[in-house]
Amino acid sequence: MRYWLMKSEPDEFSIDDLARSPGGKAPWTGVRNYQARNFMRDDMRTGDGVLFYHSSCPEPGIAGIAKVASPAYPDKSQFDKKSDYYDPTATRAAPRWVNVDVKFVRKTGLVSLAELRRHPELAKMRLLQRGNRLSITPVELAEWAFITEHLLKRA
DNA sequence: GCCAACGTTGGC
DNA sequence: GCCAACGTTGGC
Repeated sequence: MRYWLMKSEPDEFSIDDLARSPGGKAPWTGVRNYQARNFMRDDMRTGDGVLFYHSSCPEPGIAGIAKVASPAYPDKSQFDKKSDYYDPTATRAAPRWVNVDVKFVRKTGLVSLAELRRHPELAKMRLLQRGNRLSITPVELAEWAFITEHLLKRA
């Protein structure tokens, strides 16, 4: 069992959107970065814990908890010419991009990026490292435990 | 809107 | 394979 932090722009897909999805489940489409793709393809397992992070918004931070709900499979949006995520170099025989399904667990009070940075226990979090832009990052068990037990409690 | 940081592309 | 140019991310 591993833990992950997954970023989404709430204007595009928020924790509330996930909660409202059928069965609380939705495909995590649109990842177009190889490192993030490889995490989904190689390292994610059904049941892994996910910190749902809102990015590129007035108050970026962790907004809820979800879990990985499927293995990785080809991302349909790469074949869809009308999609922003269309990739002309991808074919059905050789798909380039994959996604997992993610299932809603619970919404929490927002734990802002600024607050995350205040805790020395989290200083090594991949999310907080200088220059990090990855939309999917691994979270260590100790970091997950600290965040879920101390920071998300009030949710 | 700015800009730092990083990824990707493509000429050579 | 190098590396300059360009594009993207995402906080501020």
